[in-house]
Amino acid sequence: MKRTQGVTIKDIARKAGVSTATVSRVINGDTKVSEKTRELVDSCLRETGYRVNPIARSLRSKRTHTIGILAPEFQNDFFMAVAEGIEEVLRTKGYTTFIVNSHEDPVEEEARVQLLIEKQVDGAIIIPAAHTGPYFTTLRDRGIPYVLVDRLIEGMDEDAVLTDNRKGAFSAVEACILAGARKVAFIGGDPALTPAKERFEGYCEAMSTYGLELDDRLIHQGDMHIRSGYDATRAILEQDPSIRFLFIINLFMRIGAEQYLAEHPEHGDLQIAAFDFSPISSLFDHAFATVRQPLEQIGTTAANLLLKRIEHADLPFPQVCRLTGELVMH
Amino acid sequence: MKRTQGVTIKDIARKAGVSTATVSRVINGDTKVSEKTRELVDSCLRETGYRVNPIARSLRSKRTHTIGILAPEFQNDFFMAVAEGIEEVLRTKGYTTFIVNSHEDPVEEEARVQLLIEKQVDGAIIIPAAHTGPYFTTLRDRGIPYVLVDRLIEGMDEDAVLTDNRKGAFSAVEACILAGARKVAFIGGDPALTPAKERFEGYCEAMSTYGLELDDRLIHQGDMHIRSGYDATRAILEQDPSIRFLFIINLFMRIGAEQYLAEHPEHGDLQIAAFDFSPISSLFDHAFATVRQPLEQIGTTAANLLLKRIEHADLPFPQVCRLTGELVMH
DNA sequence: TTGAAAGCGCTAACAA
DNA sequence: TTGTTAGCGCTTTCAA
Repeated sequence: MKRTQGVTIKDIARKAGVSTATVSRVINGDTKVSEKTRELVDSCLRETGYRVNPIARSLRSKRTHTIGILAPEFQNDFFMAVAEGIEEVLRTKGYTTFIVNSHEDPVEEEARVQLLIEKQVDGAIIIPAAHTGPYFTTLRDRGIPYVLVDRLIEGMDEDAVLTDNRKGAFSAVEACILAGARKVAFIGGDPALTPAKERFEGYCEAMSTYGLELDDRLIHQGDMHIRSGYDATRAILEQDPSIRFLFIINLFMRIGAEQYLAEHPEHGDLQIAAFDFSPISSLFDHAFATVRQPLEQIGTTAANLLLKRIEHADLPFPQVCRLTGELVMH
Repeated sequence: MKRTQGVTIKDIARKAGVSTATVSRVINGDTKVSEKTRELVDSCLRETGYRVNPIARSLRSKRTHTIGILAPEFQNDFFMAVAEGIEEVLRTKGYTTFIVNSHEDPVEEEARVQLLIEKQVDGAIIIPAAHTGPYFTTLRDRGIPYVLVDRLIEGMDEDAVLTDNRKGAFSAVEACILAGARKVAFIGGDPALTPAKERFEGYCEAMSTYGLELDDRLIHQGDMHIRSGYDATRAILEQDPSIRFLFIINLFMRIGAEQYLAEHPEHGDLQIAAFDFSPISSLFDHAFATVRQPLEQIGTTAANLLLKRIEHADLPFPQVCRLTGELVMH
């Protein structure tokens, strides 16, 4: 079973009685072709069902019309929602996207960056696995533009698109306070990571704006996974069973919190505000408010920004776009 | 900012004082090279940090070492879990995977198949968007092997890997019966789609095995999405409020059911058995049992099967692998 | 064991 | 407006 290249521009050239250069021009919409020749070639193209060979084209032109998306995880609706937004924009602009997985691991991430370089992508959109990533600059060194999403890289000024985390956190915590909270416990994450850091800042800001004190015993740090949400919730409630409001910075830790609460019905009146809207948000027994990030919009914004970089549009550098999330009350 | 190809085999050849053919042989592990030459060339390769240009290689060799995954949706942990399994296997075998999205739409799916052909993938793994897909044969016509996942295509005998849906459904319904159910209501999907059809069969089989009658009024068909689970649950409970057990064939409809039940606390003792395990499965108020599909294993199995086809291993055709799920009790 | 040479299918100077 | 031509970087006969 061997792969056969179908019709080539050579075949078309012969059939139409023109040179391959002319065929190439027609295919690429070059204007310097007479109407007559264009029509002739076009009809041959159609008749034969010609399809360009992008590999040959890329070898010659040094452009692949391919964009790499580097994500830390596939089994994550949030990243995939961003990916869908990206893909939608790029596809309509004639680019193919191709998603690779860093498994939240900087070592793998570096290998994937190499892969993108090898595959000669025209650009990349990266959701960093960590707060550093010195190897990203190898992309720039090769002239491959890229845009960061969700997380910023320490000490590097890069194009980036992310949720306005401070504002989102502020509004969620504010909602708790307006609902009567005097104390709001907090479950956050590693402050080296942009979203965790900024959401904590938003929390602090809301508390201080309303004249409430921060209490270190009610501020816990998890690792964004389910188990740590469970553990932190227990720690908080054992510390102070009178807590009525809890702000959690992502969905997975919130699930952990709900698991703990399901086992401890004595905290039935605890209300949870959290980041990350999902179809199940309203089902949680303790759902109070949820910050819905504009994920698809983050994707489309990142894609459009990248396209501008690829086309060398005259934009100041770097561009950091913060998109506002929506607070959903339950 | 222009893309620069770094070191080429020409450079290496010059540096090592050999021909490009020899360099190519060394790179590709050809045995017909003297130990001495190999070492010489190898050291030049290392010193210069040479990297092959896969585009040039593909143009010549007609192989891309790229596998396409065609999925109906990105924001779906189940498909993505399969994709991770696939990717893991293929990566270690030196293949790059590239995922494209059909958006559950046969028209888009056909376009994506064309894309895979254009990209000259060496093979494809397809989660079909529907129960037909005449265009898949164009892959075979081109000599591109493929493996179906999750859904079979009507009237076509193809390599495929999927959960043993009948057995999974049987065990879930059986668990309900053993827990005392005399009636088990059913929420399924379009029987043209393999999983819906087979899960219904498993349901029927369990009922008849235990001498229970099927009651058409308790058998509803949804579209696999949340809303239809909500609607079907209401219909069933309005029909027969005494129902104590409900079997639902996927997670999303189950979420819909839970939403309905959250609004109708009078059905507090209803127990739900369902397909699709998730971290939130245990959180549902009505969780009774869940069938956990071996998703990663489906991915790895599909990838290995595909690799065998690519290497023209002598396998009977077609291969249909059914992997057994696990019943999780809550 | 090694090298010379011919392309893979396409694009892009440069000429005409 | 069109054609000629020279590759892109690599693999792979074929000969030596």
